[in-house]
Parts: sequence; C-alpha cells; structure tokens
Amino acid sequence: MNGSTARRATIRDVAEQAKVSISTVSHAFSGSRPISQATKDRVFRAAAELGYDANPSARSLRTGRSGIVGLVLRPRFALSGTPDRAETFNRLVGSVATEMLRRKVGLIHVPDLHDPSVSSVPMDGCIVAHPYGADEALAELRHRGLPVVTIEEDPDQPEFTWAVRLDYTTVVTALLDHLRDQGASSTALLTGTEGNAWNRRSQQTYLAWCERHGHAARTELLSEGLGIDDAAAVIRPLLASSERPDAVVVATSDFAALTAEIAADQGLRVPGDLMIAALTDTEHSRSAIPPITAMDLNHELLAEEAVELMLARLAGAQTPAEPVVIAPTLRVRASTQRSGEAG
Amino acid sequence: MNGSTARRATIRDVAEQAKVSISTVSHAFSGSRPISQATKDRVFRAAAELGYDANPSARSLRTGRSGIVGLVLRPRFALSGTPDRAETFNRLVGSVATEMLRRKVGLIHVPDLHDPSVSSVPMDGCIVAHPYGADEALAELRHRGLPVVTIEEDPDQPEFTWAVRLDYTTVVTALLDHLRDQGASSTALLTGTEGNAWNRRSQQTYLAWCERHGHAARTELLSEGLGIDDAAAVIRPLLASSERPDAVVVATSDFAALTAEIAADQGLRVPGDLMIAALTDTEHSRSAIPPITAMDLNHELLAEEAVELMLARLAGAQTPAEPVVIAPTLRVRASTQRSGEAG
DNA sequence: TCCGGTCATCGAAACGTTTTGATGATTCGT
DNA sequence: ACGAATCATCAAAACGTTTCGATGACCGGA
Repeated sequence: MNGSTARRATIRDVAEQAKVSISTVSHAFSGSRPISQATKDRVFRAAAELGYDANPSARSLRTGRSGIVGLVLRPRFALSGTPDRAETFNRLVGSVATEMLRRKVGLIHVPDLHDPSVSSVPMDGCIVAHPYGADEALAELRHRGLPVVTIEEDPDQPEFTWAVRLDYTTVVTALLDHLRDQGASSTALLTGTEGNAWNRRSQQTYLAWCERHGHAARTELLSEGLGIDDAAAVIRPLLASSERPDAVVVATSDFAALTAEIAADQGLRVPGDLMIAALTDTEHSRSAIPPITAMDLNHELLAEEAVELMLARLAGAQTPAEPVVIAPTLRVRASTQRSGEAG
Repeated sequence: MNGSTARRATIRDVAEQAKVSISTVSHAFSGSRPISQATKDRVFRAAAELGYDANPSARSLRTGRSGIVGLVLRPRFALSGTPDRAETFNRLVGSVATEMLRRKVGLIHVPDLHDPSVSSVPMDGCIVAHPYGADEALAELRHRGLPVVTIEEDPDQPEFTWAVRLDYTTVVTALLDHLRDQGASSTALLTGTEGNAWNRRSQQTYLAWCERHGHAARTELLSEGLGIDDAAAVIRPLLASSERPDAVVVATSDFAALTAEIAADQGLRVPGDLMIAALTDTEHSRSAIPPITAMDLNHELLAEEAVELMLARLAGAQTPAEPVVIAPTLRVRASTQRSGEAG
C-alpha cells in the first residue's frame, strides 16, 4: 500500500483481497479443482487489481519444472572473433531462439556449466550444440539427470540418439565427385582442428573417398583459432608449391575466401587453375570473387528439429532408435564450375 | 541409492553424508560464516560424491534473485519471415547472447509476456529491444517492478533514461546531405510503418531536413509486413511516374535491393538516374547490384552497451541523466556515388 | 575457579507456490 | 426427514534453499 518499496503481490495478497484461502486462488488459476464462478470472478479481479503474477521460482520449486530449455554452445565456437564464426553463431542462436519463441517456450543461454561462480539455472532440459568428442559439458548435464538433446552428435557417443545430425558423408562425397567431374585431379583438404563431428566426419569422408578412388590424400590442418595472417602463412606455401593441388576444400568459408585472395595474388585463376570449396556457407563464400561453392549447414532446419525433439522428449516420448538426420545443402558457385554455365 | 528414478541430490543429502547440519553446508559453500577447514573438506567431498548442485529455484525463491536477465524483442520484428529481418534479428540476438556469455550472466529469451499460457520466467531484469511507442510490454515489466533497460527508446517515453539509443538524426542528415552533394534534387523516403524509434526518428529527420532546405517532402509508406510482390507494387509506380524522384531512401535493405532491381527492369541506371540508400544494412544492401549505401545499426555495440547498462542497474547504480547514445555507421557504396571513386 | 568472549555449529523460520486430505454445506433419492 | 453423495472451500504439508538467533565448547584473564 505505501509506496516505500514496490513489493510484488503474492498469492496471499490476492487471497486476502478476495477473501478466500490461498488454495482457492491457486485452484481458480490452474483449474485443478472446480471453483464457483462467483468466487473465480472475485479472485481474478483481485489479482488484476494487484497486478499479481505467480512467482516463477516458487512455482518451479514446487512443481519441479520451469518451462525453460537451456542452450549450450560449446565455447570456442563463440569466442573466436572472426565475422565468419559470428555469422554461424548468430544464425544458429537466432534460429533456435526464433523456433522457441514460436513454440512459446523460454530459452536460456547457459553461461559456463563448470564455473562455480555462475549460479546455475533452472531448466527442464538442455540443447547442446556442436559437442566435442567425449564432451564434458554433455556428460555433466546427463549426470545431473537433465534431458539433453544435441545438435550434431558427440562423435564419441554414437549410441546417443537424442540428436539431430547432419549427413556430411553424402554431401562431402557429392562435393568431391563434383570437383572431379569438373576436372580436378588432386584435391586437398584444409580441415579444422576442433574435435567435433563436422571436422571429424568430413575428414573421414575425404579419406574414404581418396582411398576409393586411388587418390593421394592431402590434408592440411588449419586451426579455427588462427588469425588471418597465420592462416595465410599456411595457405600461401601450399598454393606456391610445385605440387600444388588443383582443388582445395577449406573447412571454414572465411579461410576459403582468403584462399581465393591468395590465389589471385599468385596469379592463379579460379576455377581455371584452382577450384575452391568451403564446408560452411557464410557471407564470405557468397560474396568472394568468384563466389565460392559451399556446404550450407542449414542451421534453421537443424534448430527446428532440435527444438521439436526436445519438446517431444520433455513430453515423455520414447528414446528414438536413430538420430534425426538432415542433409546439408551444397551450393555450387562459380569457384568450382569450369564448364560453361555461371551461377 | 537404488537406480529407480535418479533423484537429484539436495543439500539435506549432503548434510547427512557429511554428518553436519544443513546450514553448515550452506555456509561452507557461500562462505557467509566461518566454517572450520576440516568440516569444509568433509562437506565438499560429500557434495562431490553426490553430484550436488544447488536447486536454482529454491535458491532464488529464498534470495529473491536468479542471476538471469531477460531479453524481449518486440514480436513483429521477429515474426516476419524475410531473410532481411532474420539477419537483423540474428545479429541482435547473437550479439546480446555473446555479450552475456562473456559476462557469465544467464540470458533468457522471454516468449510472450501477455500470453497467460506461458509460465513466466525468473529474471532479475529485462532488456527490451526496439520498443514501440507507448509499449505495453515495457509498461507491464515496469509495473511488475522489474529493472528494465531498453535498446532504442520507447519514442513516447523520452524521460526514461535506462536506454541505449541510436543517434539517427545526425546520420540520416548526413545521408541526405550526401545525396544532395551527389546531385540529388528530389529525394523520397520509403518508410516503415511500425511505431518504433527507427521509423519515427528517421521520418522526423527527413521532414526537418526538407523543411530546412526548402525541399518538397515525399514520403511513401512501405509496411514491414509486405511481401516482395506487394512491396514491388508500391515501388514500381513510384519509379515509373513522371515525377520520379532522383534518389530514394528505403527503410529496410531488402526493399532497397528490390528497388534496385525494379530500377534496372525499368532501364534506370543506379546511381546515374536514381540513387538508392537503405536505413538498415544487411546482405541485401551489401551484395545488391550495385551495392547499396546503408546505415549500419551497429547491433554489436548496442548489445554491449545495453548489457553493461543492465549490469550496472542491477548492481544498484543511479539512474543516468541521459541515455547512452551510439552513432550508427553510414556505409557509403556505389548506389549513391556519382562522382568517380568506387567503394 | 569462575566469568566474559570468541568460535564453530545447529535449529528453525521464511521465501511463494501447488497439492491433497479434511470439512461443512448443499443436494438428491427414498 | 434421514443418510449418502456431491460440491465448494479450507488448512497444512512439502518443495530446497538462505539467514539469523541460539547453543555449546573452548580459551584467556583475573
């Protein structure tokens, strides 16, 4: 009543004002027991006057559920500051957020699970995006008994089926076939170093493809943490070498664009002398000169399916026999098209 | 102990296992009272063995704070499905998320404040992005006594200073000056219809500029909700008319790119016959042909400042005398450069 | 030997809900 | 007109913490 500190109205205040018991107020709102219309009216009016809104902490303490789903992005993903990473991060986070909003479920970004200074967070379940191999955050969450769904599988836990994963094998194979069809006879792979499914699977697929075609595999490590200059220091000698590949598949599209620049500097024509493709599609690949063929990871669909899976899991669905599989989209652009038609 | 249903360990379990009282466990963790080293050791070991982690709901019920900050994006912003809006949305959401992560604070996306079917959410404060005039969500939050910080001001509440806002006046004026310098003699404004600061301020600035320069103002409404075809139906006659403007400022960059296409269809040269600029910068403006001059809203900086402001507010800072003001960046590109130099 | 004072620990209240067994009041069938 | 059944409401317990006054145990000074 007095304006000292605006204390939030509680269910007790509403009960007093409506001259009923606390439990009657609760029942009136939840409908869990019949309450006469006259009483309901009084309760609702009192609640409106007081601006009552149930305390979420008290409610979830009692009920054991919060209506909130957590999202964890494995940290290095977000921390590296290049715009390429930012676009990927934003697109994934934005898609998950949009999808959650659409479903009217609260979404919370979980800071650091292991930092004890961070007060933990009430969530009914948690989506973990791009886990590493034998991911510890994943283990921690599952140990807590929290329902988890992953975007991309933990490469060391193939038996975990609450996951949405990308079918790299098919698409990377298609890409390598495409390069060969366009005349590439020696394709090198510049791969990332983080131990997630995206790196591991594309490496495996590349090696298997080479083996199958009697093609000498040539893999170069290009750590995701490298700055532009350091990356250039890896790429430049590769293109200058006498045993230069005539096609390169670069993991991230920012480094793919960098490769295109370096090629131009060295007087190599793309795609004539060197074809370039990327395993992630961002503005770098789209607006490079020439535009670079890239694998679009389809974050929107990934997010959509992951949210759906989580909601199903929370609703008590059975453990699925298989993860949900999504096909990335191969976007073929000028950087790999030697034959006539332009994109 | 038995594997039926993995109940989460509580503070009581830890206390029993360590043979101390509940309050001792609490004190051991929080350090709010001195506990002997021997006892602490026992407590921590018991906690580790049991995988104890304090229940966040119980904690925040008791302490009154959750360590979580909410983020509300006014809905129409997110719902309209064009990629342009998605990029804007993603960039803002991603930036806020990144910044929160960096500060180790939980961030929660609040679904719909007014939908009673949505269980509300425990937050210590809330950031509201791009409020409308006399925004009701904003009013609701403030009525609940929740500390609020806005990204962009509610145009009808200029006295609310817990806000980060963009200085449109300077930049839009600079843009109009630039167009005039490049030879535009009649510049039209194709503005959005939502009542947020971005629309309102740019309209005001445009009108004031016209007044100041004795320039006939020409404003066309282009609702943010329009599809491409509907938008084209508004733009086409404008460009075909005998009183065609020789420069247009289009609110959203997707429609600006559309304008460039329509101009090309009608045989108009950009920037020769028609200059085009956008009040938001996305891939549409960057990769249009020709690339379109645009105002970059600087979402990253906006997010950073908003988070900082919120944290200050939660830490008990005084109400600031003025909102934080950020300058958008004008990115001048080929679409408005008649004189020699290209971007 | 007794008293005032730290020091470590304990017990109980409180936070705001939901849930459930209990209680009167009303209705219905006979 | 009486017991049984139904209906609306109430009171109290429980959820898992943090906080704070209270309680002993121990120590030093006289």
